[in-house]
Amino acid sequence: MIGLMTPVDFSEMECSVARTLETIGDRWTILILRDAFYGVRRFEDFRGDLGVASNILTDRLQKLVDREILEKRQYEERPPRYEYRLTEKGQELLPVILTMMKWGDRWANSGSTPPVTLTHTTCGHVTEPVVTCSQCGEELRRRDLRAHPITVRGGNPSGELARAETS
Amino acid sequence: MIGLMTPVDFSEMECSVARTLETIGDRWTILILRDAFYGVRRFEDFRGDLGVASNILTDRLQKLVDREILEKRQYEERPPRYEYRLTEKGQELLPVILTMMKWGDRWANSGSTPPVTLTHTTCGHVTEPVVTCSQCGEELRRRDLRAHPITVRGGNPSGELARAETS
DNA sequence: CACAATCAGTTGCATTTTGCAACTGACCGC
DNA sequence: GCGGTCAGTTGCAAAATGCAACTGATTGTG
Repeated sequence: MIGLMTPVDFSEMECSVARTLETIGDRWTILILRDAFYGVRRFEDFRGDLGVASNILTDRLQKLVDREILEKRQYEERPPRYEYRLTEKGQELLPVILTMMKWGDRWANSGSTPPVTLTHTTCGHVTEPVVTCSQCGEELRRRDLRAHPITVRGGNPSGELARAETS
Repeated sequence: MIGLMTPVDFSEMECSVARTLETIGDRWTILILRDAFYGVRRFEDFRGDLGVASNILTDRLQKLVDREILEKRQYEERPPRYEYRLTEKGQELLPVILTMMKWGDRWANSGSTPPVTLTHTTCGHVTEPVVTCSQCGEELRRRDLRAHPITVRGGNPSGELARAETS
């Protein structure tokens, strides 16, 4: 088996971010998922697009299958050919990918236009993902959020999330 | 210096997700950011809360400072004490953390209630982050998104993002 | 003043993970 | 029967990570 116990077990942390990282907290894994969202399904296509070593790809795909993010299915018997498709659990990682994409467009793109634009077909416009409140629909800003319960050494007991430097 | 060239240079990939990962694509880094959003600012508090080795923490904080996600400032002269605070660039990673948190709540939480709930003070309700279209405000669903331009081997030329298994 | 404690690290070494390149093996088309 | 594709496996080297111990400035306590 491949998945040895990680030296630090993030899954034991009482935090969903840590547990998410336990599942996808790896550069190649996230890039595999990005490709999967773009429609890539086959081993050789992942390998060719990402330039990842095939042993690493084997390992990551296997872990993603174990964690039910991807489903491996044989779509051809002779010769045996497989494809890896997103499960529902995997599909729901799309917001994570979208928010990373948006951040990278703004902050890690050396001033050029975004390499990939998204069109929202239901309204017909080029769109950007905005993270909003499920209750009122307003954009979620850190200063309007309180986290409960959270007991972090040095953390803010008011639940207020940290604000940016205004030096 | 600590930050050696990574063997695979994600930043050269023509993809904002890859470039975002170049900056924060590391388990500890993301957990440091989570703590930073909760208001943690000092070395020993990060170390104590995360249980991370101090050499690793030194390395990650330094990289985050180099990349202008965190700002290091001395807040006390004698004894010298420092704090690490999110810059605006760092603040804008909040959506990534929020979407990870939401996914973890749903898919990696072994059926219990979320360990941390968020309250949206402007509307007064417990909220969940929803990723919506900047143009029409509707929730972004993969089947309503088209990506352009994208040239990935094996990718879907229609731009349609992958759909889940419906086996 | 001596002594323990806090904060912010550094150093050295062992373990683990990762990358790379080469190889396997089933099949297919010509 | 030869080259090409697909989906990997294997072995070895390089890099990242974890761990524990140590440094050094300072501060609070008796």
